[in-house]
Amino acid sequence: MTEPSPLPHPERDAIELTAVLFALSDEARLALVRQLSNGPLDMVDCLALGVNTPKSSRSHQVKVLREAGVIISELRGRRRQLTLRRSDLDSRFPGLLEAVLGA
Amino acid sequence: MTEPSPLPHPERDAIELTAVLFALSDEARLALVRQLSNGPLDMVDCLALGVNTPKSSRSHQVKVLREAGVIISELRGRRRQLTLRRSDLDSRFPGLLEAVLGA
DNA sequence: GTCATAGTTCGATGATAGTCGAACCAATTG
DNA sequence: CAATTGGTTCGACTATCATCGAACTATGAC
Repeated sequence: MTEPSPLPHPERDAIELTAVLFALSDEARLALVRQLSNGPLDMVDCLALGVNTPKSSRSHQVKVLREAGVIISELRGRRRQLTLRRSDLDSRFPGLLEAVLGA
Repeated sequence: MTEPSPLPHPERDAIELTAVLFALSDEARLALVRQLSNGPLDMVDCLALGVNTPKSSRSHQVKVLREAGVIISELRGRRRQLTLRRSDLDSRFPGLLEAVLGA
């Protein structure tokens, strides 16, 4: 069983459109979301955030996506697994994710 | 014939996804776009930007949408008519506008 | 237990974005 | 023509966001 992450995630119904759009309006974060569209990834394996980018910066970008409700960030051992909240986003904003990823 | 506006608009192919998402990530701008989805509107008639909002602030918000390629801003007499660039956006990011407006 | 790994949090700093008054400009009205 | 209307642009200020080092925490490896 995966223990729930201590970091807060918004409930599905609390996800706000403007927050999602803002989170996706950054090249690096958008690249990360594209990577995650192929399945979950450990944070350390996400090269979308830049290879030489310091940990604190990477952590910040992930935080923005998490707080907007775009991804889930779960502790798995000492790593953190990132998962795109595809079904939550699809149910709340149908077609949005597909349109963004398809572009 | 409507004279072309002196203000610059990006070509359809130059419209960038992140710029569009950023432009739509603001409540007031999003509200304006929703209004424009019902057809063109003169800027002075757009109450989505707020009734007491000063001219310079309104102008700024419209500028962000225009520079992102979301709307066209044409001089019509001494008014400025705003039009949603629906077909340009649809052809470049299929389904995006529909998803955003439907949410 | 000790050490390395993976990541968060904090605080400072720099960059970017929003707000608004004031001056300006062009087109319409009278 | 002059006055009004509708809007842009500029500059100053404020607020928000991004970057990054440093300190700290927790897990897994040895």
